[in-house]
Amino acid sequence: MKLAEAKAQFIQTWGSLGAQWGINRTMAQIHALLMVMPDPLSADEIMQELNISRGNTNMNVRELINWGLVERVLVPGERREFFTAEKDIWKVATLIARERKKRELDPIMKVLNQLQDVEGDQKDKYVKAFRDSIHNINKFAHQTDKTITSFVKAEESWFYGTLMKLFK
Amino acid sequence: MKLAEAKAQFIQTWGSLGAQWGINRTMAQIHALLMVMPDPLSADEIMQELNISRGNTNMNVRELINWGLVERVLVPGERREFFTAEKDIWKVATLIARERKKRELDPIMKVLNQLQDVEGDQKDKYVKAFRDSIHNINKFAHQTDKTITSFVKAEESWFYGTLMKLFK
DNA sequence: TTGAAGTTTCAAAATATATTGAAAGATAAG
DNA sequence: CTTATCTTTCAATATATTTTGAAACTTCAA
Repeated sequence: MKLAEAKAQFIQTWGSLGAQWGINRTMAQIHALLMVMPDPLSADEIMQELNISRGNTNMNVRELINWGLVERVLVPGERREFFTAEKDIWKVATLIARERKKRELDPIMKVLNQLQDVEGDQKDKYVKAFRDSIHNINKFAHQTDKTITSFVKAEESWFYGTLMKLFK
Repeated sequence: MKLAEAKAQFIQTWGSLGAQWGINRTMAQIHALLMVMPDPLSADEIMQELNISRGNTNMNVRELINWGLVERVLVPGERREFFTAEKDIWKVATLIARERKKRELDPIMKVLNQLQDVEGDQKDKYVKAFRDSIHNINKFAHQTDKTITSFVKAEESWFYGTLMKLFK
């Protein structure tokens, strides 16, 4: 398989994967493109490669920067901005895990905690069933929260350790 | 907080969580409803509780059954079908993990394996960058695959063990 | 200043996804 | 067989999300 074809297929696969994950397709495609490119790209290059509009490019690059998956790069002597993506896939995974925890797990845990103390007679089977369900889901959520937190922490401290070595 | 209000809030929270995960909102809401109800519900009861149409109910219940999250229940003396949800949240998690692995991870692994052998000179930095990226993502995918498989297996064997005890 | 080069915004249009409801299809009881 | 009850299907409709592109804005160099 030729490089161009392989690249296109990777971008499209990563894009639909993103879509299934509630991440918009273009955002995932830009990320895929930047991951396989050795050098930073400008907004125009991204537009061209993916055949998307300027506005779309701008919006999704900004979102990728918010997630910490893409960085602005200044190329000396160039007026334009360039963009580059995090290429270490483990780091990508922790960045995504952290962001999704913040957006999804944290809010649902807040709600679950409130729902714990629903009024009513424990003898009422509807009240009992509700309480039991919420209690179990809450326990599970706490467990998941801990797991994600330690996953993210582990990666961060590994990264910190590696970074520090550079200055020793 | 009253039960009715708490139930409504749980259903709506679970629903939007599902939506962020690429699961359709109604499907997640039906699942939430059935999780907190002590007894099986009929299609009409689901329609009423969630204010949705018959077709929508039918379609999403069927999908939940496909995922293994909901079961048809026959109530003696009743013509209608009733539905009940898996209430053990760990089991729910493994059912979802298994289904998502099948739908998302397996297909992308297939593509990644094909993309491994892109033609071209290793000295070409574009070829090299592409190969390196795919290689790393592939390694990560295999790791993830193993982790999910053992998670699902562990839950299954735990379940099997528990089930067996009943017959001892 | 001025204007050229680049970036951002956002209302409108396009696209994708979910929902409805009526009609067709099953199934069981009489 | 016929009817009543319940389930499924699917084209039409409604809703939600994404994308466009032109105008407004920013920045830098002359």
